[in-house]
Amino acid sequence: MPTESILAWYAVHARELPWRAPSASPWSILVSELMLQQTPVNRVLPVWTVWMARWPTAASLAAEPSGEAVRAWGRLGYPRRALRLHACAVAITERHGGKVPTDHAELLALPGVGAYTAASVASFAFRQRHAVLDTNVRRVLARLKSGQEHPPKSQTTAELRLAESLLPEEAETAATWAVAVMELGALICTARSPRCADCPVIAQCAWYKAGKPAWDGPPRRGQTYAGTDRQCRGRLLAVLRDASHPVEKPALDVVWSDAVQRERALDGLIADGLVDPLDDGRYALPS
DNA sequence: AACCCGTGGTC
DNA sequence: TGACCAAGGGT
Repeated sequence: MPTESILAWYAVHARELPWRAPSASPWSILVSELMLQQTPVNRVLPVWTVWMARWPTAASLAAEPSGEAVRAWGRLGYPRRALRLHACAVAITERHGGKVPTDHAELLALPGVGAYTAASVASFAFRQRHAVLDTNVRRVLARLKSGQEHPPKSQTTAELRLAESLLPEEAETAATWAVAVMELGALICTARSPRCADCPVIAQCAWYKAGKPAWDGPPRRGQTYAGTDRQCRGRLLAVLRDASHPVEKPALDVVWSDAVQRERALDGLIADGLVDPLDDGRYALPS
C-alpha cells in the first residue's frame, strides 16, 4: 500500500521546516502558505522568519498599514499576496476574534485563500482530513496512478476524487499523509529530474512501470517575463519598497523607458492597491 | 476558461 | 541561454 510507504519515508526524510514544528501557530502556518504560493521554500524561509518575529499574531499585522506588509514582503514576488495577507489579518481580527478560523469554508472566505490554501491550513494547522492538492501532489498522483509525467493543465474533478480516495480515514493520519505526499513531490518526484531510485513507491508507480514515457499532452506554455507588464510593475514597486519616503514621479520614470507601458503598469499597481498616489503628486506604498 | 500576476534558480 | 519551474488565487 503506497500510504504506509510514503508515511514511513516521510518519517525519515521530512525537512524540519519551522512552520511544521509542533509549536507553530495556525497564524504562522497561514502566513507560510500564502508565501509559498508559487514561491520556493528556500526563498520563503528568511522572509517568514523576520515576518513572524515582527507580527506573531494576526492582530499585530492588522494594526499596521498594508504598505508595511508590502515592504516586508521584499522580493518574494506576486506582492498582491502581501496585500491579501494583510487583509487576512484584518478579517481574522475583526470577524474571528483574532484566531484563524478552523472551518474550511471560513478559511476559503479569507482573502487570498483558495481551495489549496484552505485545505492545507485545515490539515496542517488543525489536523483535519482534507485532500490537499498542490502542484507536487498533482504530479505525484499523475505519475503514480495515471502513468503520466505531468498532471493536466488545470485541476480536474477526477484528480480531486482520486486524492480523496487515497486519504487515510483517521484525521491525524490524513493530515500527515497530506504533507508527506507533498514532500515526496518536492524532494523525490520532482518536475524536472525525478529521483526515482530513492522513491519509496517506485514499485507501484504506473509512470515508472511504463518506462517513464515522455509527456505527450499539449505543450505546456512557458511564462515569458522580460519586457512584460509584470516586470515593469516589479521595477516600479521596487523603487517604493526601497524608499523610506514617498517618491517623486521621475524616480519611477527612470526604471522603465517605455512610457506607455510604464503608465499602464503604474495605473495597475494603483488599481490593485499596491501604490498610493498622494495629493502632492508623489507616490508611496499604501497606508 | 484563459489570462494576469514577480522573482530567482536550474540545466 | 532561454525555457522551465516554484506549497495558487482572482477575475
